[in-house]
Amino acid sequence: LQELRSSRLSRQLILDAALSLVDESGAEALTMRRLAETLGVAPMSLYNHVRGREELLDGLAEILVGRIGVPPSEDLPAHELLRRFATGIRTVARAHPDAFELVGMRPLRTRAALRGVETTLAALRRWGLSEQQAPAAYRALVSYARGFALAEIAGFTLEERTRRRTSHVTPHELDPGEFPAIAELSSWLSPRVGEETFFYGLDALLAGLAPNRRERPPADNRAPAGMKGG
Amino acid sequence: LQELRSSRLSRQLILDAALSLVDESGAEALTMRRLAETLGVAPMSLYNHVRGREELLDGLAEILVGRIGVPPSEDLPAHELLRRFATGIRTVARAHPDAFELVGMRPLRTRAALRGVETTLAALRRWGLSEQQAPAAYRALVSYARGFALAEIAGFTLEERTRRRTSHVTPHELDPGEFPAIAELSSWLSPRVGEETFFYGLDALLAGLAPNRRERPPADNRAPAGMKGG
DNA sequence: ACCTGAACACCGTTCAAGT
DNA sequence: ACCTGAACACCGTTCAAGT
Repeated sequence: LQELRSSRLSRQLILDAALSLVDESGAEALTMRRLAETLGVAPMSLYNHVRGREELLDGLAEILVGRIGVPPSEDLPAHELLRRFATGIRTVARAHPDAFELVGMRPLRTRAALRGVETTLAALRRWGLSEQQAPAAYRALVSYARGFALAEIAGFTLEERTRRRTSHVTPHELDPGEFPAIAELSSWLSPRVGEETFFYGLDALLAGLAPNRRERPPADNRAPAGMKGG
Repeated sequence: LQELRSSRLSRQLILDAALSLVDESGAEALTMRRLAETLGVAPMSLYNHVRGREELLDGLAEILVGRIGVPPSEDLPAHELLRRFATGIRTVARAHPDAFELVGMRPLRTRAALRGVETTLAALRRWGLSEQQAPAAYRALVSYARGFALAEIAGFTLEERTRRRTSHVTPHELDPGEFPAIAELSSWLSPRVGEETFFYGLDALLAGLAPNRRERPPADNRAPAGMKGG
């Protein structure tokens, strides 16, 4: 929370400060006014570099996808690249949980973001998926990784609230005896178990998406179509 | 936006009004003050039935999970019940996109919510998963379904913004020639393609989670563990 | 027990003025 | 081009007062 106005204001400076602010003080601290204060600047100065709060949040999302980083080399085995891609999403989410919760679902059309998409799509094609399957598989991987990460984060904050007795989540509180599986379900929040759980689902998804599985209809019939059987 | 104060205020009345308000006017319209106005009541009256805005949002989440509904009969084939469970999540999300975006990730400990969890876990056990696998598979299904639904919703609102030229999402705008796969990736937002894409991933996930797949280590070695190979 | 008006400490953003 | 103070139209919530 120190004034770190290194000289002049810039979009990049503002976004970095925004991420730090959220990391240190939580999502509800990210206010144009408090952010300006953090930078030692009048609130209105921010508007010279950022259109408004919405664009600020989009910028924050940009920073987060930048932090994911493209897997180091494109000549990794496709399966491994895909696994790292999904894992990278969850890793940033755990590094910046409040920021990820705030903007993790915003779709971006930055050149950088799109380059990442292209890399992953290429890996899916290289893996053996058809032109129609690859985008659907991409959506599946991203949906799973972000959904898992967000659920973890929400779980953390729920644990927080119940730990502090701040929880008035619902009219009825949890009766631990009544629902035996609940202990199992919340133990996943420990970093160790959470990681295992993440990879359990991720590897299941990858296995199910893998080309040339014998139950799958031939790859190039039509657009991605559902399969009925188990 | 009519005053529908049928007589007395109640928590249920408030929550219903909140959902209607969000459905009709978007998430940013859900304000204690505007909600009170909708109900023909002073803002402070709400606080007699709801602890504050946070609890109001939790209540909204409750309503949404209530709308998912437990699959009709427990003696459906397990695979089918699981498929309907995940599909139900996306269906409410599409019915109440703004509300779902607002509260769709809140973990609930309502008795009703927990009953739903138990039903799904039971189906996973019935399907053949071990006591350790079932909760991990549950997390995977929920992660995928919610992640997919939220991405769809965010995609809608991005399309909206770009259509209206309101989009200052990023510094660089999209060059359609530069990233050939982008057309493919946004076509999934049409309801038809979106549905196919959803089931493509869901069925892959279910196939990967299915018990007794031959590449899977025996079910009851240890806690859910990742598998390495493709 | 439920409802309320006034007030407090905040918001994001517009606008006109400064440099 | 960049920064700013004052002002506007909002927020959620506390508190004391009403019934």
